[in-house]
Amino acid sequence: MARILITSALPYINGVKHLGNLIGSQLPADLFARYNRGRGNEVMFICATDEHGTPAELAAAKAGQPVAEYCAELHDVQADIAKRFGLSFDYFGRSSSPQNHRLTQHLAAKLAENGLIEEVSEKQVYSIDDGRFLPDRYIEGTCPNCGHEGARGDQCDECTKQLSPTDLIDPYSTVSGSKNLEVRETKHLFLRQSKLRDVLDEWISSKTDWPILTTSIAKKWLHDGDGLRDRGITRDLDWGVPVPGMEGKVFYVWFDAPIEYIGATAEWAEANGLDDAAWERWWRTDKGADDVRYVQFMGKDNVPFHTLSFPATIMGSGEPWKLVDYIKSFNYLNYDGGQFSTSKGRGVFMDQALSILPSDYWRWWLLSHAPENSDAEFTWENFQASVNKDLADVLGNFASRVTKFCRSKFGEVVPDGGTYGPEEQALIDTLDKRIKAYNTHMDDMEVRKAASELRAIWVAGNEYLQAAAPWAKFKDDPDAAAAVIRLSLNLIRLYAVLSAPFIPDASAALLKAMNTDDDSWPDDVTQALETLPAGHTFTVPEVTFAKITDDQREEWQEKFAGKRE
RNA sequence: GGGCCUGUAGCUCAGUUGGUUAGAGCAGAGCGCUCAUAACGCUUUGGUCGCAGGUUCGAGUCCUGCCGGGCCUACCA
Repeated sequence: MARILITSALPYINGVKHLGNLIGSQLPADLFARYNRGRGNEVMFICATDEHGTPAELAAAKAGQPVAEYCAELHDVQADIAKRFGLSFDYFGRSSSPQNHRLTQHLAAKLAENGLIEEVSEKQVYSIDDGRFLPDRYIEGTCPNCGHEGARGDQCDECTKQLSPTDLIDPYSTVSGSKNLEVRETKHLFLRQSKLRDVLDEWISSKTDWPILTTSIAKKWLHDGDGLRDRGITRDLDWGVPVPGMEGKVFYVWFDAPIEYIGATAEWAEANGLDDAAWERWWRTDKGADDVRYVQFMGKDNVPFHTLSFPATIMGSGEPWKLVDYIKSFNYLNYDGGQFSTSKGRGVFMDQALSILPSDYWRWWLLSHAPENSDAEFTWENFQASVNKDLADVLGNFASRVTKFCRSKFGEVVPDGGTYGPEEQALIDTLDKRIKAYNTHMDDMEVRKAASELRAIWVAGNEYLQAAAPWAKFKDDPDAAAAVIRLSLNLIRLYAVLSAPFIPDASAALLKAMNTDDDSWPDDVTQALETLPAGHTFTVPEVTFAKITDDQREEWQEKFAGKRE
């Protein structure tokens, strides 16, 4: 039994995430976790809210709440939505947890011991009226290059020129609009990543099986200009993991966030009344994590931190922490010709999605269209067509036609009689081949390919049923029809098991209708199709997937075009 | 500006180390079935593989240039 550690990129705390965020990390991670559990592997699936940083402080201020309270509240909101989306985290932690505080400070101390931390004095813009230092992009003004008035302190969007806040004409704080700014000297800790460049380069180069998206971004950072640069890992903020010995400073959110993968596993142990050994066997190669395979899921914007910064932290600590084995990264999902936009309220957010349709509809569409090779696009037409065809017609209707036919001819019980012949054997051979392909795609995290293979497995059932035509056989040979239906009812159970990673709720409903809790993964198809014996009772399931009507589609199209309160 | 990714049937996408008539699903057309959520099955119409050159016996697949789309470029996270 393999042991698989899975982490999904941490969703940032400042609000409900949209479908693009979901398909970029949490959902494919959940697919992989559910599949591996289904196959009997030992899985630890970890996620958490990323709670530190300037945006969290500002969002809290805007909401008129203390930041700790704000984060606690938003964490619960996100946790609830994640649960309703069927995201099966073993633990959904918080980067503000005491565990993460301890680990972050511990690792920083180790890095310092190893000469990988450097104190640097730099000048930054301080907003007197806001009472805080401002990151470059929270300062705006007129671009000295093109005269654009909304240029940010890091770059002008109009002419794309790289800027520094002091270049701006008439700069002001985007937090308050105040122009009462001054440049102050402040000390910060830098992680000397440059010293680890060769080690990281060699490590990345050895990962020939990683997605190109992952390795190309990492190599760009390693080789661009003077190569991997040192990175500031502290900020002048109140909310965060305090830097020991540096009053008023906390670690940079991108330093502590990945450490929370470990922290959240420690939170899991505590929440379950377990000792440190319970989580260390996932994370310390000297304490049992030797045989763990660690897989990370994330959107492409997160790749540099996971391929370079976090590994630098791990390697630089000199301690035997578990390094990632595989990084699965995703492109972006766009919304109907443009980007999802939190600020403009464009697109569908997780809570809204659940308010109009069950999670399985979203899970199926998103996963079967996962942006693996390039950016993908959500359109309502495509969503409606895919979901209606795949889920309602191909899968849902299969369960419906089989169970209803059985009920009317034999009652709600698996019928006895008849024998299997060449048609059944041909179906079994097809399924055997396709399930093997499905397993392989799932093992490889080829999400779209796995989805299309699963769909082909559903189609095989309809093909068989059409050819076997039990409604015709029943007229002069009821036993022959019984054999077909017995097999088909078992097929429903098999489909529920195989489909569970994609559509867990529907799968559970089908298993319940089939009156079984045997959800063992089919290693032997013939055997799997004998699970429900003659005489086993079942019930006809409710409509598994209702179709999306044209009226609904048009209504939603209108509703989500823009402006979310 | 630099780097990377991408452009294949109306739509969404597969196309392995270059090898015979370029594939799938959806949509369209025809036929069949009537158990079923007007569902299912079978057959079938669609492509000078962004454009132009080049390498090769042979290129969707390799090289060069151009055009279009996207992402990243280190203080948002």
